[in-house]
Amino acid sequence: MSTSSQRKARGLIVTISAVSATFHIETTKGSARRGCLTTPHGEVQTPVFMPVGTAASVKGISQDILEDLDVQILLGNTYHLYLRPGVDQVRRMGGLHRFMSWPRAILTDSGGFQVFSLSDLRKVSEEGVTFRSHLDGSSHFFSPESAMEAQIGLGADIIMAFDECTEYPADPVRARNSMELTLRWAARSKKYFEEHKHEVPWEPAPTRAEHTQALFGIVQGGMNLALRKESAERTIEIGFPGYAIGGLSVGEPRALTREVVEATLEHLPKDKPRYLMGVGTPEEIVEYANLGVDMMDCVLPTRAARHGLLFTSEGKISIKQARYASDGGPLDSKCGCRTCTRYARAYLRHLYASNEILAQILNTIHNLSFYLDTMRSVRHSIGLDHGERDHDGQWKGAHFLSGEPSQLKP
RNA sequence: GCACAGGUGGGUGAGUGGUUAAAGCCAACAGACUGUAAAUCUGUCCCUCCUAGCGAGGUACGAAGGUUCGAAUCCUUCCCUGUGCA
Repeated sequence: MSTSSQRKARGLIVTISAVSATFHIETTKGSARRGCLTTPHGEVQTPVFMPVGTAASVKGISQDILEDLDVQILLGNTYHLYLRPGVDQVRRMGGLHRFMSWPRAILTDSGGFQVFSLSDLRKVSEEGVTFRSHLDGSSHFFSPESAMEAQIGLGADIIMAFDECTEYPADPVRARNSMELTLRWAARSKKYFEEHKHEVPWEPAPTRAEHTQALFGIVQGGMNLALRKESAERTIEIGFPGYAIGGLSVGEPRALTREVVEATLEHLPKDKPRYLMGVGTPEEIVEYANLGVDMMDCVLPTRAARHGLLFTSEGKISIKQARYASDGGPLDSKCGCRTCTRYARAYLRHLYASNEILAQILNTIHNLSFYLDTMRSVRHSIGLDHGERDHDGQWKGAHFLSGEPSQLKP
């Protein structure tokens, strides 16, 4: 592992001081950045795709395979883990990492997305959100403070401010009110976090002892660019070690998503990690990385896999289609994942059609592998990936392996 | 041979005189999925035609006849299946 000074010696930027996650930007290319986020549970090379493991599990795939796929950071969900198995339960088990046997980094979402996705089951007030549990109908109150308490208890490396994910469409008044609420909640989130951030259920590894949990702020503002700018500026004023763009992928046209992302990125600090929440397709994650997004997460690869939709170097494939019934070729001939190297399309279709659990497993392995490969290619196009420099910090291999970002596989 | 019980669209299975081309489920086929209430959801699913519509014809509830304005539904005969008794 190279040292911080060696990174600087390459003429590239910046170490964010902090008692939280540390973020180095190693190279830039256009707007895209190659960075390294150091957390109490290891480094995260950015731009990064983060698989979603809502209930302490990335559906359809086990942690050992995720490690083999070189997943660096997983998402978990506060709302779902709070309901089941319960934050205290996880804390008693030593925190989320130990509980789910995941040694690498974890980011938890605060439950803000559930304010949107479970809109029929909740009531929002200034103080917080009352959810009616989708599991048993019981009532649960979430506030910025309780969401922080829960996330500290779970012990994720990066935790998210409690926000209101604004629905689409939202008129300007509604979008502003929602944004203002999120800003007030952001300040409350930070205040509580600063007072309690040392109450995590784990001890950081000695080598990373200077790192603690990090709290990221979330920019809202609907699809209104002026509100996005204001939200960004005022969130930055509150001050976080990283910033997320939330409130997208909520049903708006994709062109609009891009417009909002691009406009919002302009107002986010260049030296802090920028996290675009809930995005996207393989094409989109490449596009947004090239715009300067450092972190993304999305349920699409895992959910689509379970529904028979597979992303390949030649585009999307619906493996359930009859045309694959006697297709003896690999799912994606350019993919080296264990699904593609071992099984034929005909077999994958059969597994899907027969409702075999293995279909979900193999499909999930492929889709995640494809996303991670895609992101790796992006990182290569900006600068070398981790593990590719010698002990003395010299780059191994060629520089800028993959050419222009636009030539990346989708 | 006798006695019961049955034969409905690819499968199962509702329907016992009138919006029934025939419920539901399954299968099949197609589509959707973007900080996960998702191993989910939606659509199509007898044939032909078009101005593509809660459109027009045709065919269909074991077979053939019959009753009726009208039959998957009632009657007759026949064929077949299951169970029991001989």
